Amino acid sequence: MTDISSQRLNKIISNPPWGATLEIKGWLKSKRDAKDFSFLDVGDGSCVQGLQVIADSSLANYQSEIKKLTSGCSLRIVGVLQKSPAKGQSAELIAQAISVYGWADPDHYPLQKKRQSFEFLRTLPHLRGRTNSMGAMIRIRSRLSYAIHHFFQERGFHQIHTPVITTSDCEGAGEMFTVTSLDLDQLMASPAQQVDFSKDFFGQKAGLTVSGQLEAETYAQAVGNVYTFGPTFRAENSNTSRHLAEFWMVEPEMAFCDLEGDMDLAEELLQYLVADILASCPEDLGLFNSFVDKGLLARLATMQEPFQRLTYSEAIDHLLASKQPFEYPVSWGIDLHSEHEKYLTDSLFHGPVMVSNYPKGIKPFYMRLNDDCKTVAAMDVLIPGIGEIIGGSQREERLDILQQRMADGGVAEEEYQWYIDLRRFGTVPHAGFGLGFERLVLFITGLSNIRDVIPFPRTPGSAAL
RNA sequence: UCCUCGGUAGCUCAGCUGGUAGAGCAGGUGACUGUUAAUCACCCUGUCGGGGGUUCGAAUCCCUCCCGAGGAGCCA
Repeated sequence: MTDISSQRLNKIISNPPWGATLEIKGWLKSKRDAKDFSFLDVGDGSCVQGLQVIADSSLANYQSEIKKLTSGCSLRIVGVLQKSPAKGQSAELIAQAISVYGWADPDHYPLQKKRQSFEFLRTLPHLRGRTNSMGAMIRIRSRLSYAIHHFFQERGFHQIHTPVITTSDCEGAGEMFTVTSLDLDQLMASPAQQVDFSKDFFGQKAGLTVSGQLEAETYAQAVGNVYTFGPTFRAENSNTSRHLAEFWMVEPEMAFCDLEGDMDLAEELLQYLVADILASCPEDLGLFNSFVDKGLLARLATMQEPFQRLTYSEAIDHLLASKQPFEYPVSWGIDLHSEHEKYLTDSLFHGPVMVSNYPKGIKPFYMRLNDDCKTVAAMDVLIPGIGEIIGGSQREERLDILQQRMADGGVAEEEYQWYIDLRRFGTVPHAGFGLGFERLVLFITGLSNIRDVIPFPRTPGSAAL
């Protein structure tokens, strides 16, 4: 057992060490038996492709074990890598020894070697990662996560670990999950009508974060450019293919930055990430382009063009001029609905669209009031098939105007004293945005349900594992 | 939460206007083949989502609940 290197399949397949004796470890994807030998398709999760292993009857355990192997069995194989004489693969491993780590009883193992629906795989969150498509998804997801950190780090952004448990609500972001250590059984049994959170673990009401933005702003005004990338929670009863109760969000925040700079960063980030995945995961993307969404690569290519930029008012004009029979009538002041966003991205511009300067009435208090006093310096990035993937704004840095906006919106100043302090002491113009990580993975894989781009999706009524 | 469509074998589905179920794949056995979601033959598989109702009789009709999908709202 000397002179053997255990290697992962992606290395072997991309740069085959012809004639070398190799050790591989993985799971059997499928097996085809011939009279005196078997073809084993073995995968180890490192790439889409498996390696074909030739196991012939001279192996000591051929009759006792090899012939009984079924999909899902885990194996260690030592063999010699050769060029394959048949079509379908360039390399194959001529097995010298095969040992079985674990069997997978075919009467009960739910994964089959044929294609299975994403809907069915969703019922097997502990096993679906072994499929080609989920493996490709997770490799792309992992690489995107890495690329996001790389993008920000090489531009001098500092990562801020904003709290998962928080006592401040990011207004307008959605319903919070309450975090408590109170005994709920006892609470329900007591006659008290009101929960006394001063008796709770933190001495006040706390919840899971709906956004790290407000906390990130504090450090943007300390160390310059920052970003957060962490789990985010929304207790909304949303049952759609684009919403999760627990998702990951990327939120950069930049000091001395205005809305233009914010939009520039958003565009640069998305283009960088698409280019990175095209370069680093071509086989995984190829799988999705072939089996999930034939137009995927073409659509990703549209991301390399400059994004269409228009103001909310211009968007409204386009929608009014479209003569489309919208279910929600269009007029200045409405929030854009899905059908409006789809028209802009899919029908009018056929690519990503950035809409800026929304009416102040439909946006939260912290967005910077424009000189027209009617709009705020907000921006959304809309992309084909998904809709809103980024929402951001320049923040209101002027103390008096911020206080006025809070009063208008019925936001209690006492609860945001620290946020107001940032405007009282050395305030600076600053801006940022939130990028929905799973929506990005949806867009880049071409998958259609957000539950298939996160390993363990949490949605209303569902939190398996 | 609302609207629409679904839930039948391990999976994907068929089963028209009521007469208690079937095909492909998977699995098993055998044959055959440098095979590629291999091929051929044979075999096995079901509380027809749960509960209630109508009927002589319900997978099929009605009510209700649960679950899933698509769309909407909310947003990332």
